[in-house]
Amino acid sequence: MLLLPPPLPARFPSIQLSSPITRLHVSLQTSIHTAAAATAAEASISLSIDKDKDRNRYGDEDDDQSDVLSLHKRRYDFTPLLNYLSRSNSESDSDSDSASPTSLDPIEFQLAESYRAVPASLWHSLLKSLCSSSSSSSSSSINLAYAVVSWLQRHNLCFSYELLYSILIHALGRSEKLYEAFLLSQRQTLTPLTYNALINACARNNDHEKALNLMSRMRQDGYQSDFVNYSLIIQSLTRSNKIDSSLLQKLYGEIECDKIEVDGQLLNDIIVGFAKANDPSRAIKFLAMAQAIGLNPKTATLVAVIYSLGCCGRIAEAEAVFEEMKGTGLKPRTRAYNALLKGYVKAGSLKDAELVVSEMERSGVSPDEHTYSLLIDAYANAGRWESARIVLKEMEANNVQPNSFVYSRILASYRNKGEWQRSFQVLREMKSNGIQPDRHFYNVMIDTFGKYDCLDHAMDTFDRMLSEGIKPDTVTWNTLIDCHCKAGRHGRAEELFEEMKERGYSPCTTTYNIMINSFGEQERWDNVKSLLGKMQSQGLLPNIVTYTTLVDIYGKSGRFSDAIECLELMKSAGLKPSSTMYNALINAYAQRGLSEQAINALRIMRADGLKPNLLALNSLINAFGEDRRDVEAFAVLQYMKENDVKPDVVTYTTLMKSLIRVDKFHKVPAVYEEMILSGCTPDRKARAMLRSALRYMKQTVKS
DNA sequence: CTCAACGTCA
Repeated sequence: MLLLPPPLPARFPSIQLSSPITRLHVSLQTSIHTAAAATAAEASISLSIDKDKDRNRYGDEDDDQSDVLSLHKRRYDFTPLLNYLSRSNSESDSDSDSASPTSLDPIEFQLAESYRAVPASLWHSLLKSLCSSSSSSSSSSINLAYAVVSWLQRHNLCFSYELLYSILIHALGRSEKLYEAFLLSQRQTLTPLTYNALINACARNNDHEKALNLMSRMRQDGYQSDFVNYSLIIQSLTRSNKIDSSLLQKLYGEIECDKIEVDGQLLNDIIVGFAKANDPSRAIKFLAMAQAIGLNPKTATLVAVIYSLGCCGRIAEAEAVFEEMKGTGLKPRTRAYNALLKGYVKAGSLKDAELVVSEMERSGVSPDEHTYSLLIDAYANAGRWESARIVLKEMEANNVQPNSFVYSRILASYRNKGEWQRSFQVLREMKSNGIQPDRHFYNVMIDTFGKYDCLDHAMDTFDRMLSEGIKPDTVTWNTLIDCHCKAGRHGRAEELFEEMKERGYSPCTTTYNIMINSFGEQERWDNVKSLLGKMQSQGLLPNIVTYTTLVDIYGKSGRFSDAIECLELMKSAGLKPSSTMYNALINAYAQRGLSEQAINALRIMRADGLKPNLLALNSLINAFGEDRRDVEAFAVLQYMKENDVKPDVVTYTTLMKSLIRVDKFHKVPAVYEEMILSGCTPDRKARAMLRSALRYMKQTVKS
């Protein structure tokens, strides 16, 4: 029952073809997917959905590529239909109503008859091509696609219009036409098919917020989302680095609750998701789950797990996964070695880092840019600049171009070691190697100068950056503004903030945090409030840093009720208070000698499940000290020793201060002594404290 | 493997 192409209606012989239509004509000629689809058009619908899913999972190859397995080559020419529809489309409202087949003109009727035998899969392909055509006239081809659907509906030519709509939405989503997909979806009430298509479209276009919203609306409507959508959403969240563990746990909860099938891909996505969300424990849990049902995770999945373990300092486990990977016959490649290397570099085990690289060499795996920069990081952090430089040379020898990134890492580690003067040398060396510094490098350089109070150098660097045609970004502005604040030049900082906005950069949350801190230090509370309003009207929500800054600045000015209010506000906004935030509060009480309130804040902190760390305890010592309760201050020291919190130079300095506060000068030297015995290196403040105690002692002896 | 900028102690 081979079908001939439908006869071209004689009345449309030579209509001018617009280019997208011509292309469609060509691409549709061989688009029958299977023989079954051709012989049983209606039955093929579910089949073609499944095939779609498979394709989505494993790649993005063009839907309309020829299927070599196709037994029959069928040719349908859709040109007359498309011409007819695009003409009537432009003449009148295309989809005004589709209800009156009786009033059809005979031309249209004849046209419909000629397409009566076209299998559904071919209509689907036609719609997909119309939606994905990327020509400038894309909106008209989308209208055309919609017109095709309406037309099919009018003539009862294709079963399941819901499916056709979802195909349209799906195809639009794949062609980055999310907006059009939404417009289209509004023409129909959402059904599971269209929901799925729309969620799929959002996830593909990295609009995970909309995707998640739709997902929960879908659940509210009593429909189940399919596992492809979960995969796509998790992938999208992972891609954009917006993934966090609790969100992923919630998603998995839904999957479990709805008993949604979890295939290998979804498991891989979940594992990678948890790994990227810095939750290697859960990643490992799911890894074990995959292995228990006989699935072998992909190499990339294992690499992500190794990397996240390394980042958390769980090197032993990272190494175990790495070894396991080798055990299952997978040969680790550069990325896997890099992931492992990252762990050792992070932990500062230079020896192991070197071992990894030499094992790479032994196994014939060539190091790449990342390998070298990690190694350079490791040497630079250890202060071994010469070794870092040798690695640079080695990079060049192995034809791996050292880029600006590597140099900015070197610059950053000089900065962290306090050797900011080296910046010029790094810049010189880099330029002599023919590497042009990029924005990132300049940002680090500005930050370095800013951190060491060289504001002029910082501004010079900024100007130089501009003169080299490198556009600053928000980070550049934030760095500049903040270093002026840190230097106490709040006026200049505010000017820069204004300048930033004048030049068309919109402040981000970090910018607002910096400025809120600045106004807070100046006790300009109205300005603080107006900044908070501005940021929210811009759609930026205060984050944990914002709230901590507020608690800090209000607390330090003695506005405790405002500080507490911020803390409560943050909790009601659904953010979990951090230790840093409680420390800021405890410190605020401590500085005013309000030891009872400090203790109370510590209690609330505990009740929130946070363990007081060294900083909190040091503040508590300060609270007792300032409140002339030196005995309790030393009790805290005792507590620290018993609870595995190692006292530091600040601890002992604060204790000495509390002794001085109650005139027990003679006890100070012993504390200083103990500090040295416990392995703390005295700094300027510690020595100054001892000196002033000695001075007071002399005075009391004299008098 | 996107790196760089913002919050807590003497």
